Amino acid sequence: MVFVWYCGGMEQNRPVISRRNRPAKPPLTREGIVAKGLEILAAEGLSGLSLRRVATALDTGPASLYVYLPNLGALHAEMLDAALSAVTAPAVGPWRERLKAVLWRYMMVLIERPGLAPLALGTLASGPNSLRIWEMLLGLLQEGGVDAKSAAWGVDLLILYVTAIAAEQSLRSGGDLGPVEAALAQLSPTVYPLIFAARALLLSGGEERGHWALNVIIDGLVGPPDPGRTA
Amino acid sequence: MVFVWYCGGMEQNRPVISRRNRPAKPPLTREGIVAKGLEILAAEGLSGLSLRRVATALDTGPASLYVYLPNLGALHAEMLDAALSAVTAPAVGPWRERLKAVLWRYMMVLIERPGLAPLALGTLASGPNSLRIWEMLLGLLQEGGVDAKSAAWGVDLLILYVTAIAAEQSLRSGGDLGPVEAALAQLSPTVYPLIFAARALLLSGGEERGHWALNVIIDGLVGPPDPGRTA
DNA sequence: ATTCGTCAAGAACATTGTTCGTTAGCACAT
DNA sequence: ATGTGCTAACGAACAATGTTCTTGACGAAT
Repeated sequence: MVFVWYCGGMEQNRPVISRRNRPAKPPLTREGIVAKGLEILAAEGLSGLSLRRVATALDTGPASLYVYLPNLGALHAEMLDAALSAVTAPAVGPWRERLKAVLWRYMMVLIERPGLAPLALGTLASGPNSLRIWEMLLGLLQEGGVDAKSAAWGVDLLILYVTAIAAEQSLRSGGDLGPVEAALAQLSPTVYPLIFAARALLLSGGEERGHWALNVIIDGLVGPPDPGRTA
Repeated sequence: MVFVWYCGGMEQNRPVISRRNRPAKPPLTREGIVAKGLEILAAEGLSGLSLRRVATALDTGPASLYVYLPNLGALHAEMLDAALSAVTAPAVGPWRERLKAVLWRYMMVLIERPGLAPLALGTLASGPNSLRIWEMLLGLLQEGGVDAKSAAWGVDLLILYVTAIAAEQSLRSGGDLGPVEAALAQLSPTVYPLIFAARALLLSGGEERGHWALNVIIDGLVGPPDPGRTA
């Protein structure tokens, strides 16, 4: 590990400058950049996150980050994988409950940080935490007696599903649902009678809706819980 | 309801009449702009689509488009809704087959045009074609005896689901699968034995995989097809 | 003491979405 | 015919983005 103490100031750009007199800044690290990115994402959402914003938050210029990251997509991928470290495996319980717990945790990690879910939708997650979760889910599905092909395709599907739901949920709780409500309010009851009749239900449901959605996909993948077939 | 982090208004009630007849250039229309946008999207993908590119393709400047569209999000929304006009209702058959046919058609519309699926992920489709499809799906679910709450939540879920699958598919076929393939190739069989064993299956499956995914979600929502409960 | 590799930073480049101000043609009242 | 207002169309500009080029300063090896 190399220790670099100096820091570049934003002021005094004209003459030759001795960087030793500047106040010390912690050296840049990839972990620090990723952490600061997650911080900004939590504070300002995905639209507020940019390379330059992370750079200025670290009191440096945008070019400095390219020493540690090849491009913005890599930062996104690292941020996602870092956040996914919070998705841990439940130790005990029936496999179906453990499967649902893992998916729920995955969903919550994405929902709790505004902007992370839409970021995850556009990012191919291939980091260590992603692989760890894949391994976990594959094990749980195989433990539940799901055949190999359904398990392989199912893990992909489950993660995609949970990510998409999180993206939708995070925007539902995260503010501007106004346009949707307006569109539903102005709806013609004669042209769209079914939507009109269901307009209250369409926007209803908080956490309950997430549980319902998880049960739907698990039922579809492995069958209903109790009276169905048992492995 | 799906994904409105940007919701461009489709409502621009004042009719606009173009004035470019004289200089031998075809007059600008909202439909023409949307059509050209879809054309560029098909040719160059989502990253190749920008307001300025559409403008230059129409032989004008970027500011001219703002007469017909409030912003880029509105163009996206109009493009999506225009493409969704191809999703039609099958006339006959059992309701379950018709439901699946609609969803399949929806998915294919998004998959067949490169870039449309990722665009759909970031766009609220509140146009007439979207509403028409919502109405269609609500009717099919009610015809199948699904209770009101599950139908309302289910339509949202189904559209989200097929959109996400289409987006992933286009990400998989269109762009670089490089990182994933590299990660799978370098995978340690001892650290990730299950992923290693399933690595061939993970990337397998073409059209069959889409049908499988649709059956999974429909089974989860309304139960398995034949010997299950009947309404 | 000199060289070399590496981390950091400033400046610049090409693009992006969007807005401002202006022009030019039409409809209509005078 | 003349003038007035409205508005589509456009050129230019602005702020912000990701990325690259180039330079510079330090630590370590020679």
